[in-house]
Amino acid sequence: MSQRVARKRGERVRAILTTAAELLGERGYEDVSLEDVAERLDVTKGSLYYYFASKDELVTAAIETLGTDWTDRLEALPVAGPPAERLRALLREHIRIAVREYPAALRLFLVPDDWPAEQQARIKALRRRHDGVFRAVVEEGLRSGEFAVVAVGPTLQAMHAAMSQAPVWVRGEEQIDQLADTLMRLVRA
Amino acid sequence: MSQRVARKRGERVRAILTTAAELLGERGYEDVSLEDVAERLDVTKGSLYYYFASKDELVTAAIETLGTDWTDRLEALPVAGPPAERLRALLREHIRIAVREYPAALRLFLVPDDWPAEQQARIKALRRRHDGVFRAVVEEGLRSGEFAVVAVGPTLQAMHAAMSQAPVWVRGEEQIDQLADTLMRLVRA
Amino acid sequence: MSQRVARKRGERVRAILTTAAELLGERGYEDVSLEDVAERLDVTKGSLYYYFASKDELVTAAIETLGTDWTDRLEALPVAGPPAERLRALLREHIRIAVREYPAALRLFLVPDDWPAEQQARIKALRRRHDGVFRAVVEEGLRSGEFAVVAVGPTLQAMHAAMSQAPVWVRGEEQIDQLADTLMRLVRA
Amino acid sequence: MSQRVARKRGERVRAILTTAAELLGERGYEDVSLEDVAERLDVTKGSLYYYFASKDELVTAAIETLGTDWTDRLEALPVAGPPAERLRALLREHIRIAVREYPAALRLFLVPDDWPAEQQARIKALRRRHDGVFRAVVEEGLRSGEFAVVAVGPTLQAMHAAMSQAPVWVRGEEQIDQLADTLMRLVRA
DNA sequence: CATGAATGAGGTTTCATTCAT
DNA sequence: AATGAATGAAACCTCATTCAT
Repeated sequence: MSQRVARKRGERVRAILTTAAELLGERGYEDVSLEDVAERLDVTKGSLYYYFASKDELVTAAIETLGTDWTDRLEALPVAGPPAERLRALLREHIRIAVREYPAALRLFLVPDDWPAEQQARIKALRRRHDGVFRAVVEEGLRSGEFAVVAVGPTLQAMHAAMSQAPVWVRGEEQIDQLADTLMRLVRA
Repeated sequence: MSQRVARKRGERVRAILTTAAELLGERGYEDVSLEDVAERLDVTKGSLYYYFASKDELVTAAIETLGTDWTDRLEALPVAGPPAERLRALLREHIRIAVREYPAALRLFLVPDDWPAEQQARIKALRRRHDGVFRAVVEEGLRSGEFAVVAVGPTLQAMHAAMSQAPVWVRGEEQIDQLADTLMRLVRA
Repeated sequence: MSQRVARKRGERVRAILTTAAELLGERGYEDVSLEDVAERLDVTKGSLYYYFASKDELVTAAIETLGTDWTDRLEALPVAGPPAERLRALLREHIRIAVREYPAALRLFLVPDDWPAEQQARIKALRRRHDGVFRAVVEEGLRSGEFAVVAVGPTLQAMHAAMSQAPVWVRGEEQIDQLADTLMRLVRA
Repeated sequence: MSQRVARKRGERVRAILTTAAELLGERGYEDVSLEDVAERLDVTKGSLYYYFASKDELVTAAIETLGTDWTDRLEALPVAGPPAERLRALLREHIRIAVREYPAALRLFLVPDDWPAEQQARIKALRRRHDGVFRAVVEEGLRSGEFAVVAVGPTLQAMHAAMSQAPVWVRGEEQIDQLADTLMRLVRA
């Protein structure tokens, strides 16, 4: 395949994934049909199968796109300053993304046990990377004595759960701040 | 309708709701069909329509049953002792129920926006009562100065989110304790 | 389920199987869609799924119907007289059924290896019974010294293959007789 | 078209046909998609349409290739010796090819009635030539008095049917011999 | 009250075919 | 000559819902 064609294909795939990620983030797995994705892209269902072998594969790739994009934005935040400040910034940005762009994203990471192993693995890897961003800051704070936790794992899980479910009730900037500050208590020394 | 008949009907309805609540708590909305419910009850699908006008209505009522049952069990815990002790007991019991009995319950409370208004309202009311159990203890602790929070609302939301999503990763008693202790930090003075 | 209802259901199932068997006998597995079956029955596809869990299951049951019907007719032939006479009668009847009623039946018994085990087993059982009718007569002739064969298995296989494929070229009564007489040579002493 | 170009084209066509014939012989018409053929050739589906106007046309041509190849191999057998010996050799070779190389070939010759007339004709012609190889030996045996049959046509049809369906049940060299010997009975004087 | 039957809309998937490049 | 892309029809299957009995 020529370079030009490969690039074209990459663009096409990216367009599909972006669209699918949007829809999935808005409505969740069960409420998005391939017809929906195809329609928003103005192509037919059949075309999607030219790029992806099944709905699950498309969805997995889209979740990866969504998750990677999300993590990228978190990693793009400034890395200077004390851990507390950086963690609060991460929390706020995460909540903002969840509330504004991916209200249904939570469900996507609750992968059913009966998914193909490969796809479960991919999503778990994604979660791990995403997690890593927070974990790094938390551990830094722990080392410097600025933070204290019961255990790192449950702390991060609690943070993520709270942030991901935020779209259900958070309205407005003020609540975002309150939630972020509330979660900061989980690590305060 | 005679009293006897009304009672009979009530029993029947209760049986349906209990069964539906079980299944919904196990698998979530999309993975439970009316056929599943009917089969576990040893009844036909058609019969369910005698008691409920639609799947959504049945599901709403079942969620109510599940939620009420859940709240009842929390309210049955001892009410004596300092707020911290009582709150920790509530957290542990809540997590235990989530992990052991209703692993898919979380999704049930993420009601899609396009549900009929009446049913959204019912589920919200349910959540409010459920919330109340925790809120009461938290507010008591705040009054006595034993607790401190950023804001009560976000604190409770964060707790619930973390507990509800626990089935995804919690394994074993130790992790339950760790999560409960972690969440206690949200209110510690 | 009441007796009356059970009988009704049985009739319905029988109607479906008969229709499916007809179509399968005419056109073979790949060229019969559930839509075809449904249409000839004047019902919707969905209804078929009320009685059968999948196309394979319906097809297997239909093949069983077809095969059983076929075998029944062979077994209904007179059992008196010398083996040679009876075998020739069997051959002629078999060819007649194949040519007139089930031109595509051959393919149905060429079950792909990737069929569910249960269904493969059912069809094999069917073939065994069908085979048994011929085998009995052949073995009787062998015992009486009227027949002689190289080996019973290949002899029966050859007979069946030739008869089943007859629809492709047999036209008219005369060819039926010729084929039957030709196949008689396989056992003549 | 220059000679060189024509030769190139011929080679390409031959490669396609050989590959298609292989696949068809292995799996049959319905279980071979153009994608399969293209993939095994390391070419795209679109290219096939440059050489063939439709799947049916490609398949017909491939069947011709397969049939011709098959017949060629039969014709390559020694032509000396008594007809009985030669016929047995033909039978054994035919069965061997069917069992080892073209297990699904039988179905290919059961051409559906709704195929375009031209293609039906081509396949029939093919069968006639294939048939001719056996017919010649049988007729020679008849003339010499070594063989006797009820009628030549049905005899040949029965032989072919039995041999073609052999892949379904024949396992091992011994069964090949038994089937060949069994079929020899069809012509024995 | 409850059942068995039937429906119909919608979902995922496959694949022969077309076509601009 | 060949490719990558796209299409659209048709296949199998699921399930909430309706209804006569």
